[in-house]
Amino acid sequence: MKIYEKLRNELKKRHLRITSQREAVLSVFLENEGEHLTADEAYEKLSHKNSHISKATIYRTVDLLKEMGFLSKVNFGDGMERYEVKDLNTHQHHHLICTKCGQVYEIKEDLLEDVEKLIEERTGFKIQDHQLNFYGICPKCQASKNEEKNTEEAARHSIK
Amino acid sequence: MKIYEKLRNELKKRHLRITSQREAVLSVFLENEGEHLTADEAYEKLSHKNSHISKATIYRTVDLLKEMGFLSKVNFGDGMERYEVKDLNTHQHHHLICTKCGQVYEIKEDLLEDVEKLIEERTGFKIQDHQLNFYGICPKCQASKNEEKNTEEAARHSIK
DNA sequence: CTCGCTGCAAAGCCTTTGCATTCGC
DNA sequence: GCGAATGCAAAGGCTTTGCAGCGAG
Repeated sequence: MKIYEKLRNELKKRHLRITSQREAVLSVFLENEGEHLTADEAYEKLSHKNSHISKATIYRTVDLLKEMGFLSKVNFGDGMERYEVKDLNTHQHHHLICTKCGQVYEIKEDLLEDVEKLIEERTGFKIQDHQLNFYGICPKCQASKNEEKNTEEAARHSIK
Repeated sequence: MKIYEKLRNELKKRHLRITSQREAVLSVFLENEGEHLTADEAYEKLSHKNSHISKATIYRTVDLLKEMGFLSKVNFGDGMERYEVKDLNTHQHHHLICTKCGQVYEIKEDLLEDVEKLIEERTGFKIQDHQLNFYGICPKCQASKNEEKNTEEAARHSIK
């Protein structure tokens, strides 16, 4: 597959080693696109498969993959660092987060097409990245607002 | 001052108590607008003045002030929760963060004037808030990019 | 063979919580 | 005086780090 070659090339270029762990960590994010996994979630998913990779390695690897441009860090205000595959070929997207159940939806349009350039011109910054999150209540939670408390699962993901 | 009256009214409305700590915490954010203080920074600023308020109370109070709409939580990817005064009268603003020295600049324009409504219509979400951050290298850090490492202070604020 | 990478456990940091005491109302 | 708020210290949760052993090149 193309992206694993890219990974190997990038590692070689930096004189770093190609290890099964590095490929496995990238794979778990590829196989769960749109899920914005935390390090811990990636660890669980990997454990359920085959690979027993230590959490320390997961943390070190997501950091490296981010540095090499394969992952982006995203933050939904729930106190954990989350990562997603950075697809350089597609448009950027933004996130719409339900503050009640924690569900995250992606907004496909790139609303900031020309804004980065504008800001670079005005401020002299060299812009590398941006992150746009909308917070609100999803239709499902609006509907159930007066019913009993949502699931435990939801409560765990809710945002303060 | 107007905003302290608003605080007292809001507390009364919720049958909560008016305490010196609650006013002091709000005051430190008002006196340091544009600084995006963490709980710990607020604690330090308060200690240097007069008020000795425990950190636990700071945490509890910023949370309450956010719930009541006096503060907004902002996140710059540095692993700490930051808060700023939420000025309901002015336009929204966004943040431009230098990933090297951690300096934060504010972008005054509201770039998302109509976007929220559009998203509400399309998705059925009830949008409460949004957060837009740009990450890049500020002019100063671009200039000094080949010089020796920036200050310790800067390193502490840098974003991975 | 060498040096980078991993795994494990311990340590670090920020934040939350339990409980006795204090203090609005 | 009653119950909420505070302070202190301990606990919690996520992330980083030290170090011995393993494994890629």
